[in-house]
Amino acid sequence: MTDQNPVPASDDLPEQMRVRREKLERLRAAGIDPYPVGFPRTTTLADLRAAYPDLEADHATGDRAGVAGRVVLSRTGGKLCFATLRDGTADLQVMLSLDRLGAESLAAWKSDVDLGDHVGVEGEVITSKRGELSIMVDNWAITAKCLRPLPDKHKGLTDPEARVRQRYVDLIVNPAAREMLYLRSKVVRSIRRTYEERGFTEVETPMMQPVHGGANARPFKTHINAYDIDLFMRIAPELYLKRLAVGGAEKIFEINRNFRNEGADSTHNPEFTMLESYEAYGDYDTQAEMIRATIVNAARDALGTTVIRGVDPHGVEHEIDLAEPWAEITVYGGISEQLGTEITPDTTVEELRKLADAAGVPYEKQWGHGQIVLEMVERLLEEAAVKPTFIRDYPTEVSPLTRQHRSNPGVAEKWDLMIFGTEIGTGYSELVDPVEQRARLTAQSLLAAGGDVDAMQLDEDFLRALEYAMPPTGGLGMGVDRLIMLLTGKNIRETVLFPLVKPDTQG
RNA sequence: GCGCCGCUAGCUCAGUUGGUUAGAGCAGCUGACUCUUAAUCAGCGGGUCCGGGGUUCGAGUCCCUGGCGGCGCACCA
Repeated sequence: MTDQNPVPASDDLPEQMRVRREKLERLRAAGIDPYPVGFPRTTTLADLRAAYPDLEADHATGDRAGVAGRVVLSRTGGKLCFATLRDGTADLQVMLSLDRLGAESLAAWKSDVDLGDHVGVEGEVITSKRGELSIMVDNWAITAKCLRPLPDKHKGLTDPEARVRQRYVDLIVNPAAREMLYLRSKVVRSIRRTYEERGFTEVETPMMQPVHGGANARPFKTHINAYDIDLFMRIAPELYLKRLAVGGAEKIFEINRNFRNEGADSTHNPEFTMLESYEAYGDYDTQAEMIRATIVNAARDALGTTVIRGVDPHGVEHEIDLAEPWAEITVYGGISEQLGTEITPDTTVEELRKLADAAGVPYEKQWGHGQIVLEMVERLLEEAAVKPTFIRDYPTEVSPLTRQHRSNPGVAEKWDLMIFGTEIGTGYSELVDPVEQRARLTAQSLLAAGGDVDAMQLDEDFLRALEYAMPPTGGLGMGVDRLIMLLTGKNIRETVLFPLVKPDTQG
């Protein structure tokens, strides 16, 4: 359950919260600050553990240390108490004995310190008789009193709703949640390293845009009071990054949030983190190599291995090695093979419908050639792409920002990268012909006028920029959340620290 | 958006065909214990059974309705 309401009158508090508040008042009345300004910490718990890797049992080092952390386990005895502290780096046992502390201090520990409190202790580094590295405490202080009880010390929080709504509690008690926080950081750092080593420059472009574009998706709308106009939260950074490419920024990348006003489920959060990059004089082949390097490096940097496990859309588990060569198939070649009948960009809609019917691929009456082919890709090729697979050369009519293929009319130089049957990223040889680009975007906005809410708006300033000439360019986009899901096998609500949840309306 | 399932103590969960005073473990409180590490032992407290309405002599349980969540489908390249 969650509790977003102000704390009710103390009479109405659950017993355990009431008891903790009473302890707080008792401390204050005794002149003890339950939230002091600090504590003289001499080492983190991980550093201390690393400094004493192999002590024998029942050993006193004579070394002194000051550590601080949250009490996550407590075992009190008559004259000897044990507690486990957790800081941002590790857990460590502390011991409090009558001999060292005296009756008053030991009694205060037992009566004042609760599970969840932050405490600082100073004492000698020892091992217990059972060999556990510990601090034998000579002085201690509460550094921050915890007013709410912790979840079950073994099972923690298991309710996925509670874990997301109260991520701070999840992070306190669930090691996997903490690991995910650091793993995500490692992945993002690794991506930056890969790009920076190749001479790319990181840029930031607008997330609030007067005209949204660069993808087919429903935007969030917002409003700026100063100008009294509506703005859109970006669905993609593409059109701004291309303005930079026009301006002469040859190798650029951006890692930032996109916002799409669509469903939220185990693979979609309304805001998600996207990598996009553009490289002058690159094309979709150089971009394929770039995304491969990015993903392989991320796996090595974050996991220490390129071997990952995951489940395909049918729930079958697979183990793959990302370091092996990645597959490449073409849209028309792959579909033709699956259908047993050759199709090309010239295949008529009537023929495609017959083939789709035969293969059990659903389509809608108003769909043209490109959309039916896209559906065939999804049904026939994507789910089967368990090992990393580039699906290449998409129908031009459904790739409005992509350059026509250099030798194969009717298709565009675009790939989608599939792993475990899920799309991880996409890459293009970018369309830089301003006349062609205007014609395609105009066609899109006509669709918009016809009621296609996902169709792009016409971004006149973007088209003007292209008219200044953008060099031949390759670009790619990759969902960072998707990559982390791929590497960890977790769903998006675990890889994102605070996925969007509906407000809790209880009370 | 549609369907199925769930919501009981701070946490994790039981709760029979509708039937006395809704239970357990952890956590809490009181006491015992100088080597525990899922510590142990004795005792004691703790409930808006998600909200609202209904059926019934009687509802945690059945019906209607609302909220939130999970899963599946659809949407979403």
